[in-house]
Amino acid sequence: MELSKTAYVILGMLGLGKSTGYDIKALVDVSTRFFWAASYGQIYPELKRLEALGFIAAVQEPEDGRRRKAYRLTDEGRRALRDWLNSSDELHTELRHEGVLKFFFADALELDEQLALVRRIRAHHEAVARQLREIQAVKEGEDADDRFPGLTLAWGIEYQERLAEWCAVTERQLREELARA
Amino acid sequence: MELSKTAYVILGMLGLGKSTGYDIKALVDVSTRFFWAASYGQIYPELKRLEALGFIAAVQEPEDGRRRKAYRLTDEGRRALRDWLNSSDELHTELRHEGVLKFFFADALELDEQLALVRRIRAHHEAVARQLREIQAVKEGEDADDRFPGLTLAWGIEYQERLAEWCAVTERQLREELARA
DNA sequence: GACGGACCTATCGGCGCGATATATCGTGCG
DNA sequence: CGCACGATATATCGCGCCGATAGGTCCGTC
Repeated sequence: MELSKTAYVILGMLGLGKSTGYDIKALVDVSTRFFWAASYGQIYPELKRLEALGFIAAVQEPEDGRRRKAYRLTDEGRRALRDWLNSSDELHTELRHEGVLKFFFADALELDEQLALVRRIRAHHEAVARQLREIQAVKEGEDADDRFPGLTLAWGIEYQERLAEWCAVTERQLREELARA
Repeated sequence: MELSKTAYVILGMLGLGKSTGYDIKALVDVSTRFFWAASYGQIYPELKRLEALGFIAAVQEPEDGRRRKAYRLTDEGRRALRDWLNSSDELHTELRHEGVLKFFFADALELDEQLALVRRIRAHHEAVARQLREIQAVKEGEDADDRFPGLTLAWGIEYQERLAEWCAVTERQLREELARA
């Protein structure tokens, strides 16, 4: 893999019309963050690297004041982005979920504590779902050229709600056991 | 947070009857890996740290041969584990999903390429689901004292299958669009 | 005219991943 | 009987990334 995944985040964001590192980070924080985070500590060095490689180019900015460095995709950069999107390389996926981790070890708990744990996990997913729905509400007004960012957001909401739903089912079972006891 | 999350993985695994770093790593790789990975580079230093803190204690091994260091939970360690399980601190969750990331940027693709992408994502989740079902089949024989590890595994399988299912739905929509064009 | 907040670039410590080195023991095969 | 190979076990190291923060400029507004 010549480029890091985060490099493709940058290429993709430039493709969506963003131009500065700050701008990219701001969009990441309300979109890809939920399935691919990126920090300034990656973005700025990576911008330089991508420029050196010729995948992006600095745009001439009217030097009227505030220093900022705007970039645009080069043809080569656009090609690299599409090649990655079309590549059949193994997809990198990883999950860190403290709630599931606790669930895994929950035999060490009493039944009522197990129930409380699952409730906390559900509350977490419901909170994230709410947060995503707020983002969706804000985007509502904007007329988007692009369709997939919105579809991805809808996916994220459904994803969180599914997880919450699974918690609800599990809670019901535990509650029944508690009642029988 | 006094202890790292990975420290709790170790405490939890000791609670499930594992005793050496190697043993813990082996179980992690077929269980928590899918929602909380851990490497030797964390496990061994963390074992020392937990011993120094008094949460675990080295077990006397018959020095008959092979050097190995077996540990057991102390009462304090067991308490720390339960406190963590019952704690209402914010649950750490994070996701890295290259497939969803590509989907987010898929406006840069043609319709047929978009369809191929979603198919690849589905194939990925189906492969992971198969892998988990194999693990489940192996565990089938063993009579387990503990119930939650098995429940977590079942959750993982359902999780992967849901994601695959979502892909299938999306594929159908894209195929219809392709047909209309 | 100054103050806060948005904009923009940059860096740094620390942690965790993946790969690998090293060594010993158990087992099965010719 | 011997030895090759896989399993057991501990340990280390570079590299990438996260989160926090520093440092600077511009703009609106009171």
